[in-house]
Amino acid sequence: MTDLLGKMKRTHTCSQLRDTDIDRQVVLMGWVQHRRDHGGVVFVDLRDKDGVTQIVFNPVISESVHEKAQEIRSEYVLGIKGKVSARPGDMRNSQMETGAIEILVEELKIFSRAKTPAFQIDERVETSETLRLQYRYLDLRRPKLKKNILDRHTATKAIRNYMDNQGFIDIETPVLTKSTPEGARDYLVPSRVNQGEFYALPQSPQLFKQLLMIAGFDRYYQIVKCFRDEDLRADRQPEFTQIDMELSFVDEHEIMKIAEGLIQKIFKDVLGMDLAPTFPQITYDEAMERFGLDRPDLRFGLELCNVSDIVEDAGFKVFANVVKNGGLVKAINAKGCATFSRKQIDELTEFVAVYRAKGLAWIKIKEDEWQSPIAKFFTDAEKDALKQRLNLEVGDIVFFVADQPKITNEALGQLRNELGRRQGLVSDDVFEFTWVTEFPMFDYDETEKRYHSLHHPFTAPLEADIDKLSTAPLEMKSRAYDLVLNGIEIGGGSIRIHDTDLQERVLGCLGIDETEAQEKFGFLLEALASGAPPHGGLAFGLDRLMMILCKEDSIRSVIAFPKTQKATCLLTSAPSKAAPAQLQELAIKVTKIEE
RNA sequence: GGGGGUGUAGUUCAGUUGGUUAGAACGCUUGCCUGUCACGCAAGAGGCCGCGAGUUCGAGUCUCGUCACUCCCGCCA
Repeated sequence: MTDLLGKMKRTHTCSQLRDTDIDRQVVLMGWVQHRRDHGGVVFVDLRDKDGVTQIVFNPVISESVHEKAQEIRSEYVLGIKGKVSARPGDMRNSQMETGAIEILVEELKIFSRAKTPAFQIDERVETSETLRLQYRYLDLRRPKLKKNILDRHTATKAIRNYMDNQGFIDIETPVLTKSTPEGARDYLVPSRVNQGEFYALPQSPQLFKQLLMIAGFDRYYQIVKCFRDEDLRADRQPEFTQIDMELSFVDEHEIMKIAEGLIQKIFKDVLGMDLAPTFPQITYDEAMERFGLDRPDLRFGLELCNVSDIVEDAGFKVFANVVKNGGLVKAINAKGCATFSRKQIDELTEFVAVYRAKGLAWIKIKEDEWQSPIAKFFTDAEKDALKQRLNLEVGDIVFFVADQPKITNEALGQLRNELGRRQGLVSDDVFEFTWVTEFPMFDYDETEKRYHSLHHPFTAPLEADIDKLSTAPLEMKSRAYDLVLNGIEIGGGSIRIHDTDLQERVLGCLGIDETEAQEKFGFLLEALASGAPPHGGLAFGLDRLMMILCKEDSIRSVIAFPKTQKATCLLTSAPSKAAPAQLQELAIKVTKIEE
């Protein structure tokens, strides 16, 4: 063990050496990227986390080392000692950081041999995600994934520096904790010491960070794992990381200011990019009106337009009836897209059907007529009104969705994004932020016949709306805010309720009575009654943020060891069955076992 | 829970109308090569066509089921 490294001590990484280092005696260590054996001379590209350096085995330098180099293969781990040498004039490689030099190897130590890897460690060779997840440690050797992980480190470092400079204290909160109400499905952990009882893994440290405010810690932050046992998506993993913060004695504007500073710092450090000093804000209502979604992509226009008032008496009964039944008819003018083929329109119709829109009406504005299955139903006055409202010009195609407001907005908002993608209006290199503010306090669940918090039950309502709590809860707006980047929600937060009475009234509105409230989070109510400062906070999804920064389509590409869509780990084969003895200790009986 | 996509050498893929011996490239092995840089040249090995049924004289190809991965809806800060 004493001579494991063959008396070698690494002097440089594989990215450091330049022509200013010529004649220097160096020791490098790393993996074999490529071996090029020319019989007389052997070239090896030696790779480590930082880069690649060409090393040369020449019998003129050492016959025995050259002989030993014959057995080198891809992904072997080597240590070499040698002299930095200039490459002959036209042999410089301008594609490589270290392309001006090479190392003439005098000593070679093969630390490890390697099996032929399951896939080539080379970005130009595509590999299925299944295999890449199974051999994640190999995938992590590839440049893009490696860079994503390094960028993520740059980001978390920037976060810690920034938060520290702003006076935030990093405090850890429990992972084995109590189920939080109202949110997603919890991951449960059985307690051996208290048989039949379970911890829940936190969906967020929400209650603890509020308790920390009550404890007086002013400004708290944490980069923290959170857990939700729900179905996965490209941007959803069962465990994910939040940049979590909470502040006392502030309003939402101060919180947003601090959050903007944090995002600016991350973009500066990771991408070297200066963002605008402040981000625009839009209310929830305006976002829904203009974009149909509470997370508008502001990289392009194509805004939605409400035409309900124009079509409510139209001969087209589908539209008229929807309006009469409290629905909404909205339209998008796709400028210059009258060239869309029947097939393209059919595809878009199928696209909106996914969001439960029953149809997609359209009108092509031609030189001499409106080409459309529905144009004949409109009077000249209605056509004029549509033309005015939608700014219709020759060459345009306009799409309509008529349905209940939720469906119309969702379907047309998604269609807007789809049109943006199809027309090439969205670029990875553009970052358009917006705050969305004044979310509704509640929405109404038709199946459960009860109100739900849009954010969470600890969110404060707008001062002016508190009176509506007993009369018109659905009209109440909250002091919640989301930060949206390129149509993706990257974070959200709110001013919290710091008054026990108000908190109890809000819980009452949600159908949580005093007994249930006491049982589930009596400790919070008790704490609120023990001197709670005005406070609020915010949490960013670090994975989503990094996904956008790294221009990836999935958060799996910015997580070192992600899970599959069925929440399994292909590398470790988690989850797996528990041994009978373990189950017995936990007093757990598995009733459904699939062989 | 539901809908779509994919599954063929180690890897990425091709495989015609169902037809007898399943191909290519890269990788791998061996040999040659002193200036390559995804080196080159030559030879070679390598297949449960995801799995299971069915139709058929005959299935990589058609049908049904199933599994895995993936995208989305539902669900979900």
